[in-house]
Amino acid sequence: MDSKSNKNSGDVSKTAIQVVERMMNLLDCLADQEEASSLKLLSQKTGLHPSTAHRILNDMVACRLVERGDGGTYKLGLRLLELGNLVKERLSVREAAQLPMRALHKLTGETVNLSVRQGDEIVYVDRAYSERSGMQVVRAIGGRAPLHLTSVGKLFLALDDPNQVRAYATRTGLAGHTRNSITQLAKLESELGSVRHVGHSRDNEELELGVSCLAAGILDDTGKLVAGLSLSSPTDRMQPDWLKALQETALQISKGLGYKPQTSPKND
Amino acid sequence: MDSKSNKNSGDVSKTAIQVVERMMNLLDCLADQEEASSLKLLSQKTGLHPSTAHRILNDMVACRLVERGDGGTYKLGLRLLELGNLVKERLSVREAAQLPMRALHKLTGETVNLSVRQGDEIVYVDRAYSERSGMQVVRAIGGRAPLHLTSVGKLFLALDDPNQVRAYATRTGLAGHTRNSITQLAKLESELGSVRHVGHSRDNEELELGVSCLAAGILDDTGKLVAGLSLSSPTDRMQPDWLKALQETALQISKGLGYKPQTSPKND
DNA sequence: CCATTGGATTTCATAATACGCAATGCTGTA
DNA sequence: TACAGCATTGCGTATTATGAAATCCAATGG
Repeated sequence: MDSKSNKNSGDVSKTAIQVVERMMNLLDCLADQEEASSLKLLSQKTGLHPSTAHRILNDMVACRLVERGDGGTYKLGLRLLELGNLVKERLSVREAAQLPMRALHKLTGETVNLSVRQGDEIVYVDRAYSERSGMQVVRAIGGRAPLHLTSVGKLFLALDDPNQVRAYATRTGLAGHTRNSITQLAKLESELGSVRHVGHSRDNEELELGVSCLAAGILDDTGKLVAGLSLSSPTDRMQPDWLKALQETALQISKGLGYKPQTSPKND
Repeated sequence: MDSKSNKNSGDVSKTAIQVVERMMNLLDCLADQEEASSLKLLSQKTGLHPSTAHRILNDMVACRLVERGDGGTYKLGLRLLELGNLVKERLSVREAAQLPMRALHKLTGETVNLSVRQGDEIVYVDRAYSERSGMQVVRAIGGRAPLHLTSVGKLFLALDDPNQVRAYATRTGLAGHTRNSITQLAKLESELGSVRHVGHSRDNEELELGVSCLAAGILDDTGKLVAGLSLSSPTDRMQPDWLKALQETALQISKGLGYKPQTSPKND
């Protein structure tokens, strides 16, 4: 089981073709350095012969994966931005969520919802559920519900600034659906504060009596909240330990959209 | 047919290392296809032996430049999004504008300004000028000026929606600096309409008597207006044919920020 | 102003490398 | 069940990328 030792800092899985691995090592170095790097620095960091590094870099420049800076230096090229934008355009939350949602549904046996914000409402975009789960589906896919009565809606509201929340309250009147609904601004504000604090949200039979929800946010590559993942079930069946699974699933989906954990959340 | 014909749409300049060129051809194919591509399709499009294409793609998957889709298909990978974001973070308008601005200044002999919007004002970010150009510099770098009195300011206002423009007018009162200043909303609105129509803007001694400006927008990779490039000179020295040069310079800078001409402009 | 130095770039013979043929696996279909 | 079509793997070989050394170029200092 002898293997060639990898001297590079950024660990790249073993590739069959050496040049590919070397290219990636060079890209990694360029990605690590904020400033443009000299050939010497790059060849030292990657352990490549200067001549070899130069040739590879030269070709990458021809492909615009890399650009030349001032004085024989190299930096990441614009083609990467173009390709990155393509990737982003083609990414769809629904697609990225598909499998993780099924897995979460399998684990819990309850309905898993994916929803996004649209103005003052959230829209159900996708769902994982069983026909015979013993619970009727509350809203159809494409259906809507007010922000302040849903777990996912609260996630979005929690990132609005106080003025916007107040505006939302006066605009909508905070109409309630059940005796548990939050219909007063003060109560809503404290609820949102708590959501911000714990990082997830709940719906305690506020939209429909007997039905509770638990939600976690889905963030894109810029850390922006783009959707919410919620687990809904009859209140008496709700298990406390589902929270962790829900959060892990949401994180997994976020990663599928290019989210990097260290990024701080924001709502544009 | 002949042996090594390049059938791919995106033609890549000849590189010294074959694998690099082949990698790029594969990436180009993946970029062209909206949907995930099969190995067969890719090997046909690139003219590569399936086995070769497979090996290269496999390595790219290991580097996350490429991802596997359902059923042995390939699509662009998330690493491209990560690298693209890095590129974007590191791009600075000022940097990209440096050389083109100098060139434009050399061509015209007049002062060239780079400015960005900050709330209700534009801020001068950089400048190319000669000491002995015979014209005093109007504003220092870092200096500010109202949107409606400057050519670049008009570019930004022209992309705001009518409500925002009206709000700006009432908020600022549209104070004038010279007898040419636009101080009435109706006049401003028609001016902005004209700006939208022709794609550039002017300042006809509205900020300072005797000084005229001509401005064109600088757009980023998403087509968003991020800055304005303006040419300012004593009114009697202003040459009509400078407009084209200014626009070309602005476009060149935009391209340096990843802008692709087919993208349609937008303001956030 | 020229000499010197350090790095980027180019050249070229050579051996390691990636190649593509052919064989195998896998999956969905008639 | 057999077939068909495609993805995947093993392997000997020729092509390919390699790296030592030579060259070029720019900046520094005498």
